[in-house]
Amino acid sequence: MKTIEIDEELYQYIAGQTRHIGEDASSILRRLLNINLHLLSQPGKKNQPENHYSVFTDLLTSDTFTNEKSIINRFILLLGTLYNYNPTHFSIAATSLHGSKRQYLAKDKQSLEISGKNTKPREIIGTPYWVISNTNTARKVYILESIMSDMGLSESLINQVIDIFSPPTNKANS
Amino acid sequence: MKTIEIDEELYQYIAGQTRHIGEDASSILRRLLNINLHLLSQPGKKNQPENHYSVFTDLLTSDTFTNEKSIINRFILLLGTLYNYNPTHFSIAATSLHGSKRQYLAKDKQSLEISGKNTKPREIIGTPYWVISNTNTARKVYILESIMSDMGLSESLINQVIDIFSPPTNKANS
DNA sequence: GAACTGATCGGGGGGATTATTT
DNA sequence: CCAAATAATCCCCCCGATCAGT
Repeated sequence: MKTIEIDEELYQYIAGQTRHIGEDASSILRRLLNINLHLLSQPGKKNQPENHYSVFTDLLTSDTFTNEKSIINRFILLLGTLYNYNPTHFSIAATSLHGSKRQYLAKDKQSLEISGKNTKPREIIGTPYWVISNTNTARKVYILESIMSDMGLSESLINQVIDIFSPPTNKANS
Repeated sequence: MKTIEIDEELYQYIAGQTRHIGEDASSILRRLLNINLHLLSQPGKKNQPENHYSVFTDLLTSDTFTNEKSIINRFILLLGTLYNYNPTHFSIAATSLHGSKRQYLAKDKQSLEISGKNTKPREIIGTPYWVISNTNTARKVYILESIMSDMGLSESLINQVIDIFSPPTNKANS
């Protein structure tokens, strides 16, 4: 159990959504949040193998993601989701990932800055991590691939991500 | 401030939705809940007649809008919403708006291009219109103000918009 | 000369390209 | 010495403040 602080008004609002006497906050919030997002596993029911990937498909089809045209922003959005999907696995994957000189991911800007001459670290919002940003697209995709693979995510999900970052191939011919 | 208890997993999920460093739980939850329900009015005001303006308040608080840091994109997003709110009134307002030489809004790129030397027209997605983009922020705000005023929108809504586009005043002193 | 309007141009970010290392 | 992998320079383009013109 975790404790969080919220303002009085919001508290009243949430309390007002109680469905049965004695219902706890988690239950109410899960119901409210579920309306939008098909949340992560409900307490009881076992999540069948595939469906926990919904976090990713949700992101990839979200407005926030699709409205974002720049590679770097999509890259960071995806890393954030990967972290939140499984912080522990993400950390392990992040630690073992680096170039010959540069460190690609770290919990502080400085580590990245000193590992190269112009790494241009960027914060991964919603996460304690920072990433290198001064790379071409190929390397960004490589970073995503490595992390996802190390986290044990499915081949098909990985390919889906690679596709999204691939150059907007000319649909004309072929 | 009130304290509530929630399970670990739910906590992680919520924390993962943080948008800016140091964001508190109330802020995150309000955003998440607002997406579905246009929540109970923020502190104070009871929902009065005005509510057909919800299109605007929805936009202004939407992720798409708030995630968007650049003036120009917010500008275009807002123009799009104005058009869809009332295409007829928008058109009337658009027609009567221009500088001494430049035309500010038009249904085709060319009209704008030939009305000045470097107008940099931008398409207003979801709309048959284009806008000039080579202006400073003050002029962009002026364009919004004029249109909104001509469309008969409320003073308070107009001011709200102006505020949003105002420079991120230094909160330090004052 | 004051106010308004136009559009040049500097700053900054993104990432392909090129230099460097392995 | 060549190829592959990696680093990081640097060009391009966007934005919009600032300055020039009306």
